[in-house]
Amino acid sequence: MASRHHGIADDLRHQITTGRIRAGERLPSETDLAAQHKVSTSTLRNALAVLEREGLVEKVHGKGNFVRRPVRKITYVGGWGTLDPWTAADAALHITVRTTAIQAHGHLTTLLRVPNDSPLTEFIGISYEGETPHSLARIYAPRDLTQTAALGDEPSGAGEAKSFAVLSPPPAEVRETVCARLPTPDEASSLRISSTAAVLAITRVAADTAGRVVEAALLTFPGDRVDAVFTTHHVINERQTQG
Amino acid sequence: MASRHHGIADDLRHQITTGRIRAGERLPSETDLAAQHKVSTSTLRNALAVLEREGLVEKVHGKGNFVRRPVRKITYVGGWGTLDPWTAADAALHITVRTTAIQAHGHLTTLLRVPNDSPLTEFIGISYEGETPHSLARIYAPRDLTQTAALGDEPSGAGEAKSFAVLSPPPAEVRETVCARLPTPDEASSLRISSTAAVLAITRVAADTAGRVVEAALLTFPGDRVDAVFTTHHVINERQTQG
DNA sequence: CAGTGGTCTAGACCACGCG
DNA sequence: GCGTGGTCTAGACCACTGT
Repeated sequence: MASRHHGIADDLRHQITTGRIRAGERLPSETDLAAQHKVSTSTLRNALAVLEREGLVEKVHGKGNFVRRPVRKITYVGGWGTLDPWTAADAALHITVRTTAIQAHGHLTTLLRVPNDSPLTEFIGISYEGETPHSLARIYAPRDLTQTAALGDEPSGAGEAKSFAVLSPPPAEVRETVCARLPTPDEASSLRISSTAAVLAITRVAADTAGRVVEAALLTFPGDRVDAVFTTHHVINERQTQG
Repeated sequence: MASRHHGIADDLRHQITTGRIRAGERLPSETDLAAQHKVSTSTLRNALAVLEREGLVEKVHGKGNFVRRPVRKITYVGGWGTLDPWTAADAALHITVRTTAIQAHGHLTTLLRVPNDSPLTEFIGISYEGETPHSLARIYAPRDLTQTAALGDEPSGAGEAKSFAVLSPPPAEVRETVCARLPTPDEASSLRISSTAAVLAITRVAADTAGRVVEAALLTFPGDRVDAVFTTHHVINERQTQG
C-alpha cells in the first residue's frame, strides 16, 4: 500500500462502487471515519481528498461528505454539431440563461475581431441534468446579429439544447480551441466539483463566409462528465477541414 | 486573505513571477520557508501544493522545490494536421520512440476494430522540449500496415515531428475524442507534472476510405502546456465534416 | 445550540538523493 | 550521514448548517 490514506481511500471507494454506500448518501462524519480506521483526522481527510478528486465524493462544509451520483458521460460534438450537441437527447436537461448587453473589451475584441466598446450581447448559461450541473457557457455575439434568432432567456427543454448555439444557419468556419485545466473557484462552485478536479474548456469561434466572427463561446465542462469529439473527413486528394 | 497558506502562496508566486526567484532555481527548504513565514511546515506545504497545481513549482523528493521553466504553449492541431502538428516548428523538440510487436486485446480491439490477438505494432513515445516533456503517445496500428512507412525508432528533429503520425497518406476519416482528467501516477512522473494538475487526453482513431482503422493513438499532454485546435469548414449547403 | 467540515500547530518518524 | 521532502499524529480553534 502506497500510504495509509490511499488504503483508506481504496476501502471507501470499494464501499461506494459496490453500493455498500449509495449515491446521494452521506458518509459517516470524518471524526467517526477516523476512529473506525484508527487514524488521525488529517490522514482521513487526505483519503477523502483522493475520492473528491476522483469525483466520487462531494464535500459540503457543515453538512458532511456525500457520495456523488454516478456520472453520465456526455459527448460534446465539435464543428458546430448539426446533430444534437449533447448526445443526451434523452437526458432530462434544463438550461438557465441570462442575457445582457455589454461592450467589447479585452480578449473579447480579439476573439470577435471587433473594435473596443463595440456593442455585444452576452449569454451566460448553466445546464443541469437534474440537480447536477454539466456545463457553463459564456457566449458573445455582435449585437446586430442577435436580433433575429436569439436563444430565449426562459429555461428550455432537452430537444432545444443546441449546444448553446445562438444562430440558426451553420457558419462557414468554426474554430474550437480545447484546453484542460483546473477550475477557477467560481467554476468549481457553479459546477459543484472539487477545485482539484479537471475541467475541459472549449473556446469556440464561429465565422461566416465573409470571415466575420458571428459568435464566440467560452464553454466549461467537468472533465469527468464530458468528452469532446471531433471528426474530420478528408476528401480524396484534398484537405478541406484544416485551417 | 482566504487562508494563511493562500497568502503564502501569493507571496511566493509573486517572487517567482517577478523573477525574484528564477526559473530552475531551488526554493529555500520547507523548514526554512515555514520559519520565515512563521507557520507550521504543514501549512507551508499546503502553500506549495497550490503553486504545484498551478505548474509554477516542481517538487523533488530528497532534493527540494524548484521553480519550473515558464511554459511555452504548444498547439495540437486536430484532424491529422497536414500542417505541422506542434506549431512549434521552431521549438527544439526531440522524441524518443520505442516500438514493440503486440497482440490486440481489450479496448484496443474495439478501437481498431480487429479481432482479439490480431498482430499490432505499438509505438510508445515521449517528446521533449529541452528537458521538459510535453507529450506522451501510445500508438497502435495493424502490423501489416506498418511495414512500409514507419516512424523510425531513432530520435527525430523538429521538422519531422508529425504528431507521432505513423502513416504518410492522410486517412479518409479521423475521429478525435478529447478529455480532461488528472494524470495517472505514471503519466505524472513521465511528464514531470503534479499528480493534481490537469492533462489533456486525446484518443485519435484514423480510418481509410474503406473504413478500415489504420491507427489508434492515445495522446496525453500536460494541460498547462498544450491547447488543441479543431477547425471545421462548412461548404455552402453542405455539411461535410460531421460524423 | 450541537454537529459538521476547514485550517492550523508542533512535533515524530520515514523515504529519498547525494556526497 | 545529513539534508531534503513525505506521511502521520493528537490535538486546538474557526466557520458553516441545521434545530
